[in-house]
Amino acid sequence: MVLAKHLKQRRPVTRELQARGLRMTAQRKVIAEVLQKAGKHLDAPEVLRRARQQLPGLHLATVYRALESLKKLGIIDELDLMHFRGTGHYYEARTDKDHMHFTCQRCGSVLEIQTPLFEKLKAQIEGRHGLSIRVARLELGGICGTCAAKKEKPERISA
Amino acid sequence: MVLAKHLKQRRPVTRELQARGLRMTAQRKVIAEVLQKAGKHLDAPEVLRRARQQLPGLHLATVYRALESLKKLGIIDELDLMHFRGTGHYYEARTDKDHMHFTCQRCGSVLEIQTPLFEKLKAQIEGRHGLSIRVARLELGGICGTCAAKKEKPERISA
DNA sequence: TTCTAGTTGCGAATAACTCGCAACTTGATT
DNA sequence: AATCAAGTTGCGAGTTATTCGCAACTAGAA
Ligand SMILES: [Mn+2]
Ligand SMILES: [Mn+2]
Ligand SMILES: [Zn+2]
Ligand SMILES: [Zn+2]
Repeated sequence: MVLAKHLKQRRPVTRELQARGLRMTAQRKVIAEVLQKAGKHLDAPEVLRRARQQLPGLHLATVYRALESLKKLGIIDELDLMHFRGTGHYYEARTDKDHMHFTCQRCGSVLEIQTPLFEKLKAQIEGRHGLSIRVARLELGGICGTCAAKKEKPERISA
Repeated sequence: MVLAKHLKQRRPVTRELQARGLRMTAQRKVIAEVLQKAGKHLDAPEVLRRARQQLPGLHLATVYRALESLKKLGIIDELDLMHFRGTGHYYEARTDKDHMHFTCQRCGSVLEIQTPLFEKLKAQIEGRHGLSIRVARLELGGICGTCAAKKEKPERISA
């Protein structure tokens, strides 16, 4: 019988934690699962809302603390999606190949993009500069195809 | 006689502003110059500090408003630099070819990187997905060569 | 010069996190 | 199973980062 894919990573997570002297708590487990099931792009308050279905007493401060450790462990990644709404950040579970994010600055839609060129680029940088990359975030902003088709006049900038 | 390079862009800035119904004010001009001269990575309070040498009465709120318009005009770019210190943002004047930023998560040093592969990647994405890119931000985090050489044990994660 | 829409300085208000600490777990050890 | 040091959490109170409302003040078109 096949495990649900969001469960696959649980063991490694625990090991990674232990290797660093950290503990696998119910909170961290639930928060990691929330992100793995969501598939994508939740901000901290939304993570809290969802995790509270399992842990009613969960506090926002704990969410931030968990996001921080999961980030450092490379379990999740942080995004800002061009800060299309507000100045906060979003989180998503990391997948095997990492992908890029394009945010349409007119309609706010987010497109996830993959290409081997990205891996190639990272490898090239590591080689040339003698450094090792643990996180790679490529965020793009612009006008999506749909919005471009609507051929509206250039929007006015507020303030 | 050659113009200082931070002055080169001034005319286009004014035009871009006017094209959008915006005005070239002393504040915006000074703030843009501060970023062009700084070369890189100032946060809002630091922009304020520097701009105040020219405009003593300048207010932080105005700095944020100016950063917002300059960003929308494509004059400056916003960065997270892996949020190595705090959750705020950094700003830098945009240059002709855009570059990537690598932040060492051990020592905090920031490395600016360029490669034609980045332009190629952007072009490929625009072509494949029928969208137009106005901002491209590639932020990397990891361990720099210098830190790797020091061969320390994997740092403990706080909290 | 005039006039109007865009801007700014202020201070107050939010939004987005972060901390201090006592109470509570985790998981290693006996 | 019981013990216990070290790691964590819930709270509430900070702090930092950014945004707003509004009256006074320009920029720049006419
Ligand atoms: Mn994604
Ligand atoms: Mn950000
Ligand atoms: Zn769109
Ligand atoms: Zn370093």
